Amino acid sequence: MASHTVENYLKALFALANEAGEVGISDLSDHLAVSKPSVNSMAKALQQDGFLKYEKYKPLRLTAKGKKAAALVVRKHRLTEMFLVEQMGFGWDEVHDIAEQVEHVKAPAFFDRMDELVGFPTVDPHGSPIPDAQGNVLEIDCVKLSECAVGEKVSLVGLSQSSKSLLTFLDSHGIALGHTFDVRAVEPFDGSMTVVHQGATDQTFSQKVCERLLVNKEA
Amino acid sequence: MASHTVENYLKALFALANEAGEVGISDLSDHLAVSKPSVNSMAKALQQDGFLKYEKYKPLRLTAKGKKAAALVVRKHRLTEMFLVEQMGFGWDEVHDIAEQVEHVKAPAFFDRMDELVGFPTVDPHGSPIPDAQGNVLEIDCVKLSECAVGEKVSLVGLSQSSKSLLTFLDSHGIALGHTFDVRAVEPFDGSMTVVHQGATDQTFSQKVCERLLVNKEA
DNA sequence: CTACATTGTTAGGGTGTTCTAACAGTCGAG
DNA sequence: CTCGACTGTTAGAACACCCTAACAATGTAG
Repeated sequence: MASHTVENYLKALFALANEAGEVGISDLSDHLAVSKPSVNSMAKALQQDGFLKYEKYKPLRLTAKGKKAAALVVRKHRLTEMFLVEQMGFGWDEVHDIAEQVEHVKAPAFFDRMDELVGFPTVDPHGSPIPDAQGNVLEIDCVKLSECAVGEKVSLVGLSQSSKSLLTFLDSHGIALGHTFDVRAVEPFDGSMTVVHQGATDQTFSQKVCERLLVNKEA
Repeated sequence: MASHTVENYLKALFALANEAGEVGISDLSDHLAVSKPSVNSMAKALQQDGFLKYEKYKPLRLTAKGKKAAALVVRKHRLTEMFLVEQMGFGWDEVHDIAEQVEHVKAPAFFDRMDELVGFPTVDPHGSPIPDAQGNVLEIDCVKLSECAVGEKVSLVGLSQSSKSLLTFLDSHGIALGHTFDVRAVEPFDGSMTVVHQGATDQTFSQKVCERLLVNKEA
């Protein structure tokens, strides 16, 4: 089994991989708050263990083995978040840090039971997909709210890079997954959008917020 | 916060402390399956951090700080076991290994919520007391079944050194916490005892079993 | 196409935790 | 009281992970 540290590297690699599946040493270094030489030597070790392909001065790429291992860590993380919200009554803004710890537990039965108790969910409390037990990830059909045009009616299905402060912001505006937005206006100057929330109240969001809201065009 | 490793040393120190609160290097070495030199150097480190008192060639003794830290680890372990049984449907023979992992999670809110959800229990699924949030441990009033005399009626309140195989043995004999035993006979040759279980069936247990069953004399 | 900023690498070192081999102290049996 | 068994200690090294300082490669802007 991979160490706590290795699991964190894999998770970061998974999260940072672009369409091409490539991740730079510096990206990892920033994301994990670890020096570049540390990432460099870990990259060599992970290649040694067959988790990724590494050539000097080239970006890192997870192998199939690496992708699966990473997806399974993400699975543990997201199942835990779901369990914390559904079974333990935590708020969606409280679960990330706890799950960050619990995800490293080595006890398959523990996560299997969580999965069962929350009814085999396919997405976590922030709308992110939960990889299945084989490490397959179902892509979710969505676009950023910021890419929507005036007149479109959409529903919130997920968040990109959900942070504690974003979640708190959404809570304070009464916004939750599944809620609908009718796009009323887009401000050309700063990209802020005015929408009708849940068919009732008008709200205006900065572009920064709109880029984080993932929506589905069938409201 | 203490590392994973330090928490395990503290827990072992706590479990092995005799009436005098003393633990030998070899005891720890055996219990944790690490070499004696490792224990020796960790002992120095733990003293440095004020968790225990250590003098060359003398047994180790937890300080007040060490006792409290150890009790809080035990608290996390036992709350977890209780939660796994009561809220997640695991058997009392399955929870030790999982709790061994979960106990190292650094998220007070997680354990506080478990505590709440299982109704602030005072003992874990094996009858062992759960230290309170200040690290105080309530001693349980009990004796070993092996110390009871013919004619006594007792009820099972706990186990000493519960192991997976002991728990499986008890399960297969239909024995659980709270069950009653009437001592019918004690075999002088090997110390085995014949008892009436739950006022119904006669059962005979080896001395080894009887030494592990902690009972209360008011049945 | 050179120069600079960015990115990645090497070298060398530190901490936490572990080990084995060898030696030293303690304590009970004779 | 001495001997042997056990228990504990020292020395020396390994591994995983982290760091800083210095250097090398890459790629982009002028």
